[in-house]
Amino acid sequence: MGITKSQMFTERQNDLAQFFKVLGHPARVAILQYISTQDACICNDLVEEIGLAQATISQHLKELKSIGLLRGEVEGKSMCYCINVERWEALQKELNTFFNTTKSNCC
Amino acid sequence: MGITKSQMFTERQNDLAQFFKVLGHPARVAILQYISTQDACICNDLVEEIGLAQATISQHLKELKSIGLLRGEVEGKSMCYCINVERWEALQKELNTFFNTTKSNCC
DNA sequence: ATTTATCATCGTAATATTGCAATATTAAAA
DNA sequence: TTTTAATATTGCAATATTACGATGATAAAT
Repeated sequence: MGITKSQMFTERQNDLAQFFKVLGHPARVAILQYISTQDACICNDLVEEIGLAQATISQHLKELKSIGLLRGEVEGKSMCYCINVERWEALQKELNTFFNTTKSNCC
Repeated sequence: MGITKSQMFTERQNDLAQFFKVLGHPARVAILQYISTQDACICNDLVEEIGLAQATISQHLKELKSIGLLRGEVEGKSMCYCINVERWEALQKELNTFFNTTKSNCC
């Protein structure tokens, strides 16, 4: 049905999945990689760099913001989007916990 | 359009995103967690454990197999699904590389 | 050989995502 | 204050995903 039955799962399972899902688009991976090569990031750069329409980039940025990975600061008439380092490291940690606690016991 | 313009991105960006995407569903997170608690895993157990229909579970297992995370062995009339430890660890490594090389340089 | 159990696949309905053009919104510049 | 530049939002069309019933395939059990 295209609807995910999230009430069947634990909060942690939903959170983990949500996080993976946001990273699950090449444009969003590319955005994060590009931001990390810049000293300051402005949305318009991304439009040229990534090659998607401005509206589309803006939407992807919104999703990255929704899980706290990006912070956006108004800077005059443009925006400065940056990686939220604390959140970034926290997620990396949580993710490693998931990987380390999920082990194979058979075969 | 619902169609991802994958030709715009590098192979690595697409691969990373594909991997994240597969993990981006709570049922698939739950499946991996459940398998890791069992000595042997059979699909039918998952149907009861997760609470989705058998066809749906089978589909999720297929996606996890598609990125090499699960191996399935026929065992009589049932299946034994296991985590592919080598792939699992390789993905964890790749993921950490992504996290470690994506840094904030501003703000 | 028939039945039963287990899992995969197909078809389909409901919903979500992706992408963009058009249109706001906001703030500096003229 | 009008214009310009940068980004956000809205409204859609196209496609993808999720879920499940029905059905198919396979192998053990009867």
